[in-house]
Amino acid sequence: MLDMKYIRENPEIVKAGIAAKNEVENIDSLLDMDKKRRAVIVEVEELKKKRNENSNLVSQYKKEGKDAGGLIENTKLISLKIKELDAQLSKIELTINEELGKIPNMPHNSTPIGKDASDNKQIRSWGEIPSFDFKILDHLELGERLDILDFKRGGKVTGSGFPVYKGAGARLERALINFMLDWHIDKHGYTEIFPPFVANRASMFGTAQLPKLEDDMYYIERDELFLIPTAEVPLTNLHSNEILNVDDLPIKYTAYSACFRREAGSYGKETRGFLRVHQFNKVEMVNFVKPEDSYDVHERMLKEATELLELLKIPYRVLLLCSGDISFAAAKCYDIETWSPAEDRWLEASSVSNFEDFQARRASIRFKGEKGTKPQFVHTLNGSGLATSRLMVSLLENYQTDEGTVIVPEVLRPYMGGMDVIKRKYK
RNA sequence: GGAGAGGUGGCCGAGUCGGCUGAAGGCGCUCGCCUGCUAAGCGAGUGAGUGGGGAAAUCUGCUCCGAGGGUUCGAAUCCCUCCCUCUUCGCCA
Repeated sequence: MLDMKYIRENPEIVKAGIAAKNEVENIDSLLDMDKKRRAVIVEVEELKKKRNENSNLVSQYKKEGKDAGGLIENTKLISLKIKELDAQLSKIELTINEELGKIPNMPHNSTPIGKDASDNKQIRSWGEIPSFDFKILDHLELGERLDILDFKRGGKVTGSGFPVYKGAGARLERALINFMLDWHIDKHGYTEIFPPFVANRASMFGTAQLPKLEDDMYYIERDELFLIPTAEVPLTNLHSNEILNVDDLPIKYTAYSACFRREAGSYGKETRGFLRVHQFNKVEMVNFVKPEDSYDVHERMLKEATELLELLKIPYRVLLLCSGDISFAAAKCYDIETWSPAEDRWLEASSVSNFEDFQARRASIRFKGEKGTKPQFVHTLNGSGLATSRLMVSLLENYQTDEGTVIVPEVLRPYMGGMDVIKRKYK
């Protein structure tokens, strides 16, 4: 959420920012409402002051045994008027907050202005795109032949887009998750959280999945809860409505969670196998930092995520997203894409975003520094480190052999009971 | 799900028959004094949100005692609804 005061003082910048993000919002009408709001506040507060004075007078009159009847009658009328204005005010504020919630974060000045994914900038790449001297298989075929992935039966149990991992596949998935978590915890000082996988509406608003993405979220109507689309939601909202101590910053959380996305309207292309699923696994990193640190931390988190791919020896590239492709809440975002030999293209495996104070304002996450200074909003950042589904595609495909087996990346072997290759028959 | 207890400032905790209680007291914290050092002691200060005036320092108003509503001239205090925590019964991976 943007600061109303900022919008009031920089309407043109905000309008430009909204346009750069391919969003539409009527700033002028918002400014009108803001003006109206303040006018009503002035009026109602004047009346409240009067009411308070009168009430105190009534008390005084009664003590002195004087008749307060007229005063009470008069104050009754004032209270009536206050009630009316308060109702008007809360209606205005509700509308303002609703509109404010729909305004995207402003792109940072290092975010390139652009329309869509074609305007994203490649920052760097790592690893060789492998060439194979045999006919390669895609992850679906590999998964089926090795009997480690079962998309068909997942469809039977739940529906399409709910993959089943089996045998060495299940263990490999778990190995990936554990390897990544352990790395973040041991090497980068993250605190592990095992969060709830469902979240309430306030939390979903806090991290800005709502209102924009409501149709993409699974919703449990009976309990008014949402399945989390990412651990970012519980992790960030862990500190909602809190004032943190500056000495506690930065706070670094990492968590595994299953992630649920309806992906409404995206059936068709790019949905084969793991390319787009309704449930996938992800290790997430969330940082709460001082505003002046957030862009350095952003770079650090990018490294923390890409480092894993280097350890896994999977080729990747880093994109700096343009304003039109960046998420609603982000000011700046890097995507990390891994190479899929069978698809012959890059697949998004991670997003590392700086939200500045956008989420912090929505969820009211502040910190207090020096004595006498006002609490201010923290900056929040998150990054997948990493999502396993697309990563699994790259892993299986890059590590396949001409025998149809898959070599287990070295760093994962300790997590696989020492297994170094996945063959057809897994016990 | 049933029954009971409770939700007050960073924390603990008081709040009588509704009336200067934004809230006693304590802890913590900050600054100052004192003290070979540490500890103790003494003094002062210490919530947030949102308006208005002012170039600014700052002055001033309103709101907030889980959330929302109601009663009242006036509510942390009374009433209703909801949420959360604890105890207990039931159920259960």
